[in-house]
Amino acid sequence: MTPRGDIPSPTLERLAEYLRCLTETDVDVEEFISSDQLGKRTRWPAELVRRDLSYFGEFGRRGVGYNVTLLRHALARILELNRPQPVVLVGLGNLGRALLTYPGWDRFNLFIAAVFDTDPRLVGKRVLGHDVLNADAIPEVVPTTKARMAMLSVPGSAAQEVADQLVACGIRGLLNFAPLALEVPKTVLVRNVSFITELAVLSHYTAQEQ
Amino acid sequence: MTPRGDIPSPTLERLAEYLRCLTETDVDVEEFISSDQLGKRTRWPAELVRRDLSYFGEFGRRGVGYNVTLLRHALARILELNRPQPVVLVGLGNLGRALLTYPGWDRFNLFIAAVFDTDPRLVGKRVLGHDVLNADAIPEVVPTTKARMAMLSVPGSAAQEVADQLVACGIRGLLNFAPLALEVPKTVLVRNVSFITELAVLSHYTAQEQ
DNA sequence: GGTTGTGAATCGATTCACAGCG
DNA sequence: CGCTGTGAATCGATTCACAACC
Repeated sequence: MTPRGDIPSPTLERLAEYLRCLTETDVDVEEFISSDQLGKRTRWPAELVRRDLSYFGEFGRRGVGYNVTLLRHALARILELNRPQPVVLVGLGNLGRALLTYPGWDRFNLFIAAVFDTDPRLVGKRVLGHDVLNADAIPEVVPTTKARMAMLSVPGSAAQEVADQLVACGIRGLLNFAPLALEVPKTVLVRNVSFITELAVLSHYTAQEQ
Repeated sequence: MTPRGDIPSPTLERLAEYLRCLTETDVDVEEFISSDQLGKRTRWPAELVRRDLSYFGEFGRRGVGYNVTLLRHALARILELNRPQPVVLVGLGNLGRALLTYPGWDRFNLFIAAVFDTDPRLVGKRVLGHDVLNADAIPEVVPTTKARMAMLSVPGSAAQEVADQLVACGIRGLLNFAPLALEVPKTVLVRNVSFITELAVLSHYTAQEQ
């Protein structure tokens, strides 16, 4: 899916960062926060913060700033995180475990609704508080979770097949960790996370001779 | 560090993807590959592929395409991956283990030169083929590895402190997995990976009512 | 005074369209 | 004829600069 219309994707990423800042414990001591303070915390320029926040109505108060509670709720609403959102996980290797134990699920109102793997040593067991289901059960189970999003931490060789199954179940957003470009219908949005790509970019920029 | 001059960062990310494609087993059966074929594999438009590849001289042959071997070496050179590059890992939780076992290190000529943690149950042990060192030893050990890059998979509460240590050791590129914005000198480049941010963006785009 | 909200200018990346070459 | 390389046009995001407002 091409992120069409509404809010640009770089802005959405920053909105998520602002939300994370506003769920930190120390932020609630003040009733208001200015674009300048929010910018300092996230390392974005204050004018960009203001531009981002202006995409959805005005609720800053000139001369004062943004009401912290109000802003937090508004951000959660935009990101559709104002009510608990189920997410499905396929692939329970080291990366899958890291995703399960990642802090911040609650904070963002996200939760893992189902965990799948193919390894017979894992299927049927309880791992880190989740029952591991056989990947064969995806078509049956995923629709019952009402999940719109799935995380794919399976080997590259299995990724496309699993993605196809998930899409057939009505999943419309995929977080793909496999090092390949998934083929999905226009209605499905894929976001890729690739450590190696990130390191390759760092490698270029940190080269001695420029 | 602001990625200044030379090649734009989105282009570099795609160059890494092209390189990954060109290290797949089936690609070597043909001597040449066209921008169209490379675009199909990576899902980028062919004209963008050509623009990207044109940032560093011309070595495509009109009417024919790009020599696969030549292109692979050129991409590796741009990304400074034509000789083995040491990378340091700090934090050996589930995410750290996932990074250690991630496939593709060899392919990209990257290797883990040292692994650090603070957990006394891990320090001194051998985990997944690597000796786990005490994080206290960072100032002593990191300079000996000649690493320019480090991966930070520690809890958010420790991230800034560890980053400071690494920077003091001469590390100039950080891959940060902690959910916060690190403060580093202008000469250091940070790239952040945040699963939750990615999911938040997916959450917005997959919302039912648009 | 302090801070937001936003047109206008700028900067940057992608796409178009086609000339140039093998 | 096929495919690359690239100016020019377009599209998109960020920054500037300041008017509006508390």
